[in-house]
This record gives sequence, structure tokens and C-alpha cells, in this order.
Amino acid sequence: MYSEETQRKLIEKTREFLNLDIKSIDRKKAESIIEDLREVIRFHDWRYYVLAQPVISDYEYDKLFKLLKDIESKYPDLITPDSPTQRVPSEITKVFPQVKHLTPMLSLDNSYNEADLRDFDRRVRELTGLEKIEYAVEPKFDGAGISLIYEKDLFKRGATRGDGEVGEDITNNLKVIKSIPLSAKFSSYGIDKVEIRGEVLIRKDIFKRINEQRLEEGLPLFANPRNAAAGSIRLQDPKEVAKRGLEAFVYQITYAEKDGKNLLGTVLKKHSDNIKMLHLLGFKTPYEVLKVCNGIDEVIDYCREWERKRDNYPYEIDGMVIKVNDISLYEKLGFTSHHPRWAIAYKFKARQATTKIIDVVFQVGRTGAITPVAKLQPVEIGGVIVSSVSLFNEDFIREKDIRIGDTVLVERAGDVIPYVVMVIKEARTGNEKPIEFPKNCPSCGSPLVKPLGEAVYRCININCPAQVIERIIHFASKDAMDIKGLSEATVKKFYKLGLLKSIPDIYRLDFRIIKNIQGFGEKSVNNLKQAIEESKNRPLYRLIYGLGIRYVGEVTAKTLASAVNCLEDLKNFTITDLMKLPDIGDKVATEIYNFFHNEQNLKMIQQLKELGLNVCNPKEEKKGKLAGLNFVFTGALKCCSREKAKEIVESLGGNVLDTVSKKVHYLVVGEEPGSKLQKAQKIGTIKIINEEEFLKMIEKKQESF
DNA sequence: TAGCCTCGAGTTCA
DNA sequence: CTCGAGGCTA
Repeated sequence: MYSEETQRKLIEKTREFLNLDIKSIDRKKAESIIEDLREVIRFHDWRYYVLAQPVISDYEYDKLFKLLKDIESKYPDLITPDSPTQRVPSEITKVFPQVKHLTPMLSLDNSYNEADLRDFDRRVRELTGLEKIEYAVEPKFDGAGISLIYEKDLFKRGATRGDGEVGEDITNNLKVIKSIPLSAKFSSYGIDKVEIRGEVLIRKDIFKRINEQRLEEGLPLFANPRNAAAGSIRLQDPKEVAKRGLEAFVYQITYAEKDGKNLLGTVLKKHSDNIKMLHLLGFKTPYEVLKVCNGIDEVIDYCREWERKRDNYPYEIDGMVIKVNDISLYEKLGFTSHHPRWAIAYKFKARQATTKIIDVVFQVGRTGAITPVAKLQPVEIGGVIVSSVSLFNEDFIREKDIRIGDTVLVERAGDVIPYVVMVIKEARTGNEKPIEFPKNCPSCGSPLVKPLGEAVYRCININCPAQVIERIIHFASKDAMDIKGLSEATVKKFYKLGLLKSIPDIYRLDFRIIKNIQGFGEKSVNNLKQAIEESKNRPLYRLIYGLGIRYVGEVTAKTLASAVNCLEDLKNFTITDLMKLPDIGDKVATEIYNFFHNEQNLKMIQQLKELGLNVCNPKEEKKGKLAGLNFVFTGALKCCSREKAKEIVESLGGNVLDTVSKKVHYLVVGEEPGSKLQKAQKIGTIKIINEEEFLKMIEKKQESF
């Protein structure tokens, strides 16, 4: 057992060790830290295996373990018999009876890149004397490992991994998992007794539901689906286990006998065939996603493919497993003390990491919304360095009890945007400072207001500098007036220099001054000049959208544009008039009405008109061949960007929507489609077409672009 | 009035 | 992409 104080110190040391590079460690340094490092690893073993509440990510644990292994291989005389490297960690909660596995449950050696995989392949080829190896490659499920024994076709016993030699008997809990057959006709394959390895998993969407429920009940959250699965299979009450929606995948036969004789490698020759057999016997297996690869190049390709699409897979996977497919070679290849030489794991870049919150700053958005943003000690997640993360609003901070100085678990999933999963409370020193929400706007100092029932504070001063800047950025952005060369950074720079204080100022920029600004040459100035000139001719709806009226996005802007001939006509609309338009209720109508009855705004509109911007719709309305049809895109298109495709569809009279619903007529499926495809299939009435078919539909008109 | 559907807004890094 | 909230419909 560890006291709170000890735990805190150990976590602190963890961070130190994580920043160490093996190259910087000499003999003296090694001697001085090695025992501490072992103690740190033992502590994390305890958090992970005993409490099922790890305080660091797997990736970080692997890093620590690797550091210890590296030091020990550099200075082998420092190895002690009780070093964590000398055994797979044990300590098991005593609730379940302990049982011995038929064959040890070893972990796999890890690889992190192409070079590691090629090394592995080279070793396998050397040891077997073969020129090219056939590999079976499958996703590495991130769940809780289990071992199942079937005797005379009956499910006899199921166990956790434990220390690899001895696990816990959780047969009763596993029996409630429906994807584990209680009986399977192994006898029809001439097998009396078999030991199977697998993984208990929770689907990502179910994991989310469980955590939502735990939040409501005030229970500690699970950091990820694996923790949830590991915690769930060891619940005392199988009835509770049944409620958790667990599933079990099996991926390896480690023992099979007939009349006391071993069948592996003799009768059961190929791993891929074993998986097929398990699949046919009614087990959940990676059968559909297992690929037999001839040679390491195919393996690497397949790993890459999965690294790209792993987020679309309903189960959490943290890498790929590569196994030599020919089981008769296993004997020749053998084992090291930790792992088989005939298999290796290829680990994807981690998407979770822990780091410290250094500070919290408050940003002012275009609508005046105040967003707290945590500045982090930079940390690598999924291949990029993350140094800041949004904390959204006060409720989020309160719910998670986030404080400055806290160590937090940060995740960067498929959506790319980092997110604070939880605070590692064990790491607290007592010096953490609560996050105080400002009473005044950090940009202009005016008092903030929080409308009843809303989650965010707002600065309501429309001339607040931060808001003005954001509005100009929005106006120039791609979806609005699309002024290339007037990026976020440029707007900020010009504002600071006093060149750009309002939207109309864009069209009054003095280019003689800009030429003298560092970073602007002849060419960039000319490009900017031209882009600004071109933006004067944008269609009316883009201008309306660019004005940044609250609740008026692209769609509502189009509604408004098509209701009038010219921008000024909107001045004459009463709230009631506006509410007659589709999808505009009283809230939206009021905002629009207020905007067009604000003197400052009217002056701006007048100025924009005088500066030569298009403020009217074209006279005649052209109808295209796609008139009235709604499109949605999913996946990447080969022909062009989505923007371009959207433009083409709209030019032909069609619409492009963001989400799949009954209104949609066509779903265009590109490469690696997302969840929209399933949704569309479920609705049924949507015509699902691929890119080729789509191109055919728009073909005749396409040359003009 | 509840629940569905859609739109708007916010969001990180390079 | 996701969440929250506005608008619409049963």
C-alpha cells in the first residue's frame, strides 16, 4: 500500500523519468536512479493491476519500462532478481480463486516504426532460414486479456491474465458475455481440449454511455474503454457484469490436444486457419480483418492502412499484431523470457498522455463568448506537440474539478482536437490553484454577463477589440468572403498597426504602408490586393454570412439572401416578417432585426456598398440539372476538395448538407468513409453512390470549372 | 410538450 | 467532429 504522500512523490518522479533520454545516462547516473525507477514502475503496476486505475497512459508506462530495460542492458550487473524486468508484474486482488494457465500468457514485444518491423522480420528469417515469411496481421484490441479453456466442447474455465503464469478464475463473469459460446463443437475438428486467448472489450460508443452514467452517479470515470473492460470483468456480481455490454474477441489458440497429444503445429498448421475455425465455431474473432501477408512489405502497408482508419473502427485498437502464420515454425523461433519470437506488436502513436496545466487564459470569441484555455506543458500526442487545450466553459471545469497546476490526462482522438479526459487527483501537491473566472473582459475590461440558462460568459461590448478582430477574421475567412492572404495572423498584425479597425477598412488598406511591413514583399502585396478586389463580387449570401450576425450561419444566410433583392431590403423586415422565413424563430429573428437596426451596423453596410461590394442578387435565377437535390459527402474524394465539389453541385442547383438525414437524396462515398455511410444505409431511402457515379452526374457541366 | 432534426459555434497544430 | 440550442412537428 502507498500513502497519498508517497503516491504523489512517485508520480512526480515519473515525470522526471519520462523526460530522461537513455543517451544522457552514464554509469554513475544509472546507479543513482535505477532503484527509484524500479520503485516507480512497481507503483504503476499496482495502480494498473491491483486498482485498475492507472495514473499514466500505457504509452508512458511502456516508455518507463523501456528506459529500465535499456539501462539494464547497458549495465547488466545492475540487474537485480526483483527488478520488474525479471518478471511480469503480479499482485492480484484476492477476490477470485487463482488458477494456473496451461501455457504462460506472455506479452508481446513492441515495435513503433517500420525499422522495428524490418528488424523483427530479419530475425525471423535468420532463425528459420527462410527467404520470405508469411505473416498473419490483425488489429491489436485494447481490452482486458482473458484465457478460455474448452474441454469436450464445453466452456470449462475463463481466467484473467494475472501475472502471466497464474490468473484469476472469472468463469462466472465471462459466462454472461454472450459472444463467448458456452459450448463449441471442437470435437468436429478432432480437438478434446483447447486453450484460447482473447480480449474482453467494450465498444467505444457503449464506453461513452457508461461514463456518462457514472458521471451522473458521481462515480470516478474510466479513462478509456480498456480500463472499463478490465474493471468490469472483475466485478463481484455477474449480474452487474452483464449490464456492461462486454464483448470478447478471441485471437489465438495456445494449446490443443487429442488423446493427450499436442495438435498445434502438426494438425493445426496455420494461425489464419485457426482463426477461421474459431470463427466458424461461433466465436467473435478478427476473422474479417485478419490479413495474410506475404513478406514484411505487405505487413507494413496493412499496418499503415489501419493506423489511418482506426478511428472508424467501433473498437479501441492500439496497434497491430503480426504473427508468423506457420505454427510449425514457432518451436524453432522460441521465446525470450518475456515474449514469443514469432510475434510482435506494432503500436500506433498514442492518443493519450498526461501533462501539467501551467496556466489558464481566457479567450474572447467573435460573439463575445469567453473560453477558458489551458496552457499545457508541451506533450506529444499522436505525433504532434500539444501545448494548449480548450476547457470550454465553467461547467466543464467544475465537473472535472480542474485546477491550475493539475496533472491531467489529455486525449487527441480521431477528431484531432485535444480534450481533457480527467484530472489525476493523486498527483496533487496541494499547491493547485482553482480557476477563477474573470468578472471583466480580458480584452476590453467591460463587465461580463452570463445569460440565465446559458453555459458561457459573454462580453457584450460590440466594440471590444478582441471581438472586432475575430469578426474581421470571420469576414475574410474561406466560407465567407474568402480573401486569401488575409489570414488570422495578418488581421491581428494589421489591427495592431492600426491599419484595420473595422470590416470596411479591408477595402481601404493603404498598400504603400503594407509594403514596408516586414514579411510583405511585392508579390504577397499584389496577391492580397487582388484577393480583396475579387472578394467584392461574392454572392450576397456570403456577404450576409460574413457580417457575423449571431445565429446566422451559412444556411440561414442563404435563406435571408433569397428573401431579398439587395442587402438593404433587410432593414425593412420586422421581426414578424423574419419569422415567416423557414427555420427562423423568434430568437434568430430578434438577433437579425437588432443587427439591421443598429446604427453602427447600418453605417458599415452603407460603407461597404460605397466601397464597391456587391450587395444584391443577380437578376435572373438559373436552374441546374441538380435542382432540388440534396447531397452529402463522406470520405475523401479523388477528383477535388469537398469545397470544390460543393461549389459544382450548387452551381447546378443542388444543395450540399453536412449531416445525413431523410432529406438527403445522394450520399457520395469517397475513400475511407466515416459514420455517415452507416447512417445513410439505415435510413434506406438515400441513394448511395461512389465518386465515379457522382462525376458522371455532374460530367457535362464539369469542364467549365 | 417532448423529441427529432438541423444549424451554428467552437476548436488544435502546422 | 461534436455539442448545445433553436425550430418544427407529432
